[in-house]
Amino acid sequence: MKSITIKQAWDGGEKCLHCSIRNLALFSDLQQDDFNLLHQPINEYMIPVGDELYTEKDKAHFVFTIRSGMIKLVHYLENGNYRIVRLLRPGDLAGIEALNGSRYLHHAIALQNTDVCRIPVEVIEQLNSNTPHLYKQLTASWQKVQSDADVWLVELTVGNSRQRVANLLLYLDDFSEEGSFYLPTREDIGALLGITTETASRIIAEFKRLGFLQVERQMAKIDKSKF
Amino acid sequence: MKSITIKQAWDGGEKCLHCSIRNLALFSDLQQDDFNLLHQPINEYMIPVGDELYTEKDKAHFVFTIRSGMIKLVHYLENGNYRIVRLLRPGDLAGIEALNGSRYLHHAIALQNTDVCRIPVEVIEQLNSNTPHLYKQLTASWQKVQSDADVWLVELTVGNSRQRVANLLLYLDDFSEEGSFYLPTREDIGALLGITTETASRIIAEFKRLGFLQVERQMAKIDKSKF
DNA sequence: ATAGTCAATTGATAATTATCAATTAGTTTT
DNA sequence: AAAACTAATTGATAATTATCAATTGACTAT
Repeated sequence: MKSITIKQAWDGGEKCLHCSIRNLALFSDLQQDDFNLLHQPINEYMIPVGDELYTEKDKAHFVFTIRSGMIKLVHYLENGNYRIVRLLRPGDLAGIEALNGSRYLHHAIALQNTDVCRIPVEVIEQLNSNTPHLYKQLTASWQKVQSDADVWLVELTVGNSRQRVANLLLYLDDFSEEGSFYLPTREDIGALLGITTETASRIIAEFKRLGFLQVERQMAKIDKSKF
Repeated sequence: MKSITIKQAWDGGEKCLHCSIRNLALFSDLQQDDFNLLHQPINEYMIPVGDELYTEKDKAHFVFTIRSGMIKLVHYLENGNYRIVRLLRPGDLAGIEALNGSRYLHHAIALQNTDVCRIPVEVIEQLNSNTPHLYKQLTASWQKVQSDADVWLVELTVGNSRQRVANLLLYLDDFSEEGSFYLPTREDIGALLGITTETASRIIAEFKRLGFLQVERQMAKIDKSKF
């Protein structure tokens, strides 16, 4: 197991203030002064492909913001199979259930090398009781979790396998600006859509044959007009 | 269209204080004094079967607590079909996305006659900025939305139709204390599980034949040991 | 470069589910 | 109670997907 690397140590919020994804994330409304309230470090880490950010039923002490890469939230079934419950991309929050004092609800595993900022729960509680600037973003974050879950349910569980794979590809394509995106393994595609690995593979192969999809290494481009 | 009936007019929070489902709902941590902060009425309504509590894309001004009955959250597809995204039961909050200033994300339709309390968003914002007692319940509510969505995804989209119907029946059975529960129409079961009405009907009929399930009117009992 | 390993693909077949069509049961209206 | 609806059930068949098995391709570590 590769070890999680600290990428950037805490500098007292200076970096948070100028963070490039700040407007996507939790702290976008905070003012200069608010950062002086932070008494615990917010460190930045790199999670290598395949590593766990956290494990289901761990005591949840931290919320994470995703800065780059992709995280899958996984739930293991009794029969050894697994279901991917959601994908998290830059700007999303992981482990938001920590705010509730509960344990983590999923396994969070990096699909790509992923940079995250690790925020202690106490920091959020501290901020929330001392400035009015966090509440709105917090509500917005929860709401995003809800609407993501709904979109997921509606787009990825409706229609036959071919339609679901097509919807997944469009969803993944939305993630990335550069026109190409990380294509999960066929097993993960199966776990995302509730179909078998073989069915996922057949459909992806078919899309490639038809020229709807080009894959190189694990990166994919789609021809949106074909879907 | 039947009209929504006001069941109980606002009495300044007296009723909230002694509400029997208070410990399930949003206001469980509030103190006597906190209720004096409420300057807008929280009324109680009865929504008859089939009526809409709210409509997708309506401006969201109210959050609702479900006191009795059952609500389905529905998303209509382009092809005229629909998908039920979640079921809400007593103690659940409906329309929590109102707190975010957004529009409602679903159609909320009563499956049974349903009693709700209608809480203006301003009341929640008012309380939240004047007492520390609401924040925790609010976070807990959001978290419940998340974990409900996950349970839904894991239990109702995994396995073949028979397993999914069985899981749904177990899920519905959990709802009710009296050992019998409202059984949705076959069409709604289909929309809940992403299967056709006919498949839902075949499986329900089979369960009845096998003695796993008894149905009278729309109320059902199951023999849990058979699943 | 080569062997070894794991992921992806493909084939053949069985099982499941959708679709179309008809019939039966249950409710509501007259 | 009879008529009119609507929901539920069932049948026959086509389409989709899972399952089991084998092969091919891609990548890693010597």
